[in-house]
Formats: sequence, structure tokens, C-alpha cells
Amino acid sequence: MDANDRPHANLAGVDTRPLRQQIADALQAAILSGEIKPGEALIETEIAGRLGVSRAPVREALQLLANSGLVETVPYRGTTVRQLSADDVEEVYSMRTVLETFALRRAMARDARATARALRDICDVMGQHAGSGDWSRVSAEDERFHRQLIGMAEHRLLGHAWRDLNMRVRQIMALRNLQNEDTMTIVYNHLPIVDAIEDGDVETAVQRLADHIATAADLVTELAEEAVAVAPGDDVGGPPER
Amino acid sequence: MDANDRPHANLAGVDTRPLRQQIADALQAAILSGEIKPGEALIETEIAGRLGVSRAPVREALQLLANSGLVETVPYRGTTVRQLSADDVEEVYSMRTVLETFALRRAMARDARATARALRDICDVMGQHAGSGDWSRVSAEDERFHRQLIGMAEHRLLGHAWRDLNMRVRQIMALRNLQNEDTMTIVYNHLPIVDAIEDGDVETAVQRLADHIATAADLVTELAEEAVAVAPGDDVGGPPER
DNA sequence: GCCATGTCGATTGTCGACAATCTGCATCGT
DNA sequence: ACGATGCAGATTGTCGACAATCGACATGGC
Repeated sequence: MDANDRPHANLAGVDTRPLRQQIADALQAAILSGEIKPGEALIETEIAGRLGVSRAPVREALQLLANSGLVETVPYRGTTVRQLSADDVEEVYSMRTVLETFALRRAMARDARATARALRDICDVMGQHAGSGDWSRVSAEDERFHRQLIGMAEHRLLGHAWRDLNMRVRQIMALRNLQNEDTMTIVYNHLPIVDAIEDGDVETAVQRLADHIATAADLVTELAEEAVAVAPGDDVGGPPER
Repeated sequence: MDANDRPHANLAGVDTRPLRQQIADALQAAILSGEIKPGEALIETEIAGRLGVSRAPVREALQLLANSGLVETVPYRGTTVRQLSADDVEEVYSMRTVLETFALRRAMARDARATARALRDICDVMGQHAGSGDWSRVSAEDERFHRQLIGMAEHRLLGHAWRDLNMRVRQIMALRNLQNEDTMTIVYNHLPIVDAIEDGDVETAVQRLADHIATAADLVTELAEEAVAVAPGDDVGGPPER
């Protein structure tokens, strides 16, 4: 989103970014697409060999991913894709509610009209994609809605925290695979929020936003329970000592 | 705090932790003590030479610090200690309010009694140190109060976010140098919060906590304006292009 | 004089090799 | 049989050297 905002820094996109960034992006995409599954080990040597680079940038890329919480690194034992326990999902969504309602209050205090306008535009686009049944684009617009909301708060710290959190959200959603009808119910929750914002009714807007996120969380946790029944995690706390 | 919680892993503290961690701790201490000032450049070669290690762990340590927001790294241009604009201070304290009020609600929902008990104990210790005029210990107990509050929420994501934020708070406080009377006013704000928690009055407790943090923020921003008048930052957005 | 270009020193980015540590299995003594 | 000890093998941690990039100054053409 902020990669090529320089006028024409490179004619054909030679990708002059540091390798660690490119590697981190590649790994992140692989994790979010489910190509690399939770619990799986990310071995530096292997990744470096596969990408044809040295281990140094791979290590730094892994550290990047560790910060955003996608992977977990234990000294001398390696890094693995984070497992998602039910508690994790609850934490992610409760935190998301906190951050986004804060953003909403702040954005409305700053300029409720502008906030409503920007969000309504996104809702329009989302509605179009929903009409033509393009669910991946609907989902993309949904994310853009929330990202825009955060952006309107003009709070860099908040923006940074949300970006990390959003990655976890995407990881969670990648593991579920929502049905179309499911996202359907979420899509039409956006407009009432915008309406409340436009009316300047902070508390109603906050309440609706919180409900909206809670609905998404419920949907995801339901699917999680089904998934757990099929594919048990190794997080069950078995007795094997040391 | 969680370094030597293993029974007796090492007899005499050989410090078997990865170098990056030790380096990061050392740098962090240097930054928080004011030994390294905001805006100052952290040159990998120099740090490595001074500590007698290679650049690799130094780079990783710097990345660690960049995550917690203490330093800022620009590709190919180096890492510098973050400057603290007035906006930064506002962001840190507003975010802190959000996180801690969330923690308070959650802790009270979990077990208000236990929360009140734990916090009151800390207040007692804080009172003792205040009585004997040991202000550095008072400040340490103040931090422990808030850390405990976060801990009672039983929310790892929240705990992680707060830990990073707390580092920023400490950086801010390190640059001010509060007077004793100033901390004084803050110390006696803790007990009313605990009282409200014990009564199970969530909204009052939240309000008092928010006020408490706001008071601390005001105190700090006042001192900030004085400091700015003396030492101007280079963040003023001068016209020099490219 | 002014802008484009070339060069230089400093610093970061990347690489390949070596050392330290962990896990699991075999070995040994009892 | 059982637990402690001591190897491998694999993987991460650290190192020193080389390459790429940046900012600033000097140089040259207009």
C-alpha cells in the first residue's frame, strides 16, 4: 500500500527493498495462504537454500514475522508458525474490539463527517462486489474498511499495533475458510455503523462496531471448534515431561 | 523478571542468553538512562567494537529495539534513537489509557477481589517508600502497580503490547526528570482506584484510572514544553527537499 | 551561477564458514 | 531392566569479509 508511492522511483519495479523485507513478505504470504501450516518449523537453511539467498536476511525476516506474532522463535530451537488456540482467537478479537472502538471514538472526535464519508465509499464498493458474488474482493474491502477506520484516527502507535493484529486476523481467517453466506451476514453490518457515525452518535456507533466484530469472532470460533474436531492440535498439554 | 525463574540453571549466572538479548538489554538501559540521547545514531560497527562482538548480534538487537519502538531503522541509512515529539507523548499516553482500562475491565470481570488485593499490596509498599522519601523505589512500585494490573487481565496479546508501550513511557520519563512533589500527587491517586475495584464499581474504577493516567500525562507534557524550549528537536519539517 | 554527473568515505546489507546448543539414540555401568 | 553418560545429526548463533547503497562534496558542461 505504501511501496510505490514514489513518483517513478524505478521504471519496472526492480524491487530494491532489502531482501529481508521481500523474504518476510513471501513467508507471510505462504503462511496466510495456508501453504505453511501452524506448528510447522521454519528452517533457516532450507528457506535460504530455496530462495537462493544467505541465512542472514532469512533470520532477519523471521524476526520481523516474530514481531507481528505470526511465528514463534525459541533460542537454539528454531522458529515455528504459531499455533492458534481458542484463547488466541479470543485474545485477537477482544484486542481488535478495543483498538477499533478507540479508533472510532478518536476519528469521530476529529471529523465524524469525513469518517462517515470515507467509510461509506468503501461500503459502496463492497456492496458492488457482493452483488457480483466476488467474495474475495468483498473480504478485501472489509479489511479496507477497518484499515480506513484506523487510519482516520491519526494515531501512528495505534496504526502499528493494528497492522500486527490484522495479520493475526488474516491468519485466523485463512485457517477457517468462511462460507459465502457467512461473510454475507457480516457485510450488511457495516452500513448501520456508518449511519451512526454520520449522525454523530458515538455510543451507538461504538456499540454497533463492537457487535460487528463480535459477530465475526463468533463465526470464526464456531468454525474453529469444527476444525479442532477434525485436526487436533498438539497444544492439548499432554503429560510428556521435558 | 523472567530471566532466572529456572530452578538453578546456572550456578553463578554465566548469562547463557543469546548475545542479541544481552546487547538489546544493554542498549535499552543506555537509552532509558539517557546515556544515549534521542536522535543519536546507533552505528553497528561502533557498538560491536565497543562490546567486543560481531555485528550480527548487534543488528538483531537493534531490530529488537526497533520493534518496541525505542529506535527507528531506515534501510541503508541506519538506526537512531527515536525522537519524542509532543504527538508521540500524546499517542503513548492515550494508548496506555486504552490498554489499561481494558485490562481493568477484564481483570474485574475475572476476579475483582483478587485484583483489588494484589493492587492494594503494591500500594502499601509504595506508601512505605514514599514515607521514607525513596522516590526511585516509589516510581518502581508505580510501574509494578500497572504491570500487575495488566497481568491480572490474563491476556498475552495485551501484555505484550503493554510491555512495548511501557518502554516508551520509561523513555519519556527518563527525559523529563520528575520532581518529588510531582510524583507525590500521582502516588495518592492509586488508592481510590483500588477502592472502586474492591466495591466492584467498574465505571468508577475505569474513570479514576483514566484520570490517573491523564494526570501523569499532563505532568509529563508540561515538562516536555519546558524541555523543548531549551533543546529544539530537528523535527520541525524544514523546507530542504529530497 | 546552476544543474547534472562522478567520486569518496561511511554505513548498512549480504554472504559463506565456523562455533555453540539442542534433540534423540546408542552405550555403558549397575 | 533402568538411569546416567556420551556421542552423532541437525539447527541455530556468531563471526569476519565483501558488496551495495547512501549522503556529501567536488567536478564539469551549459
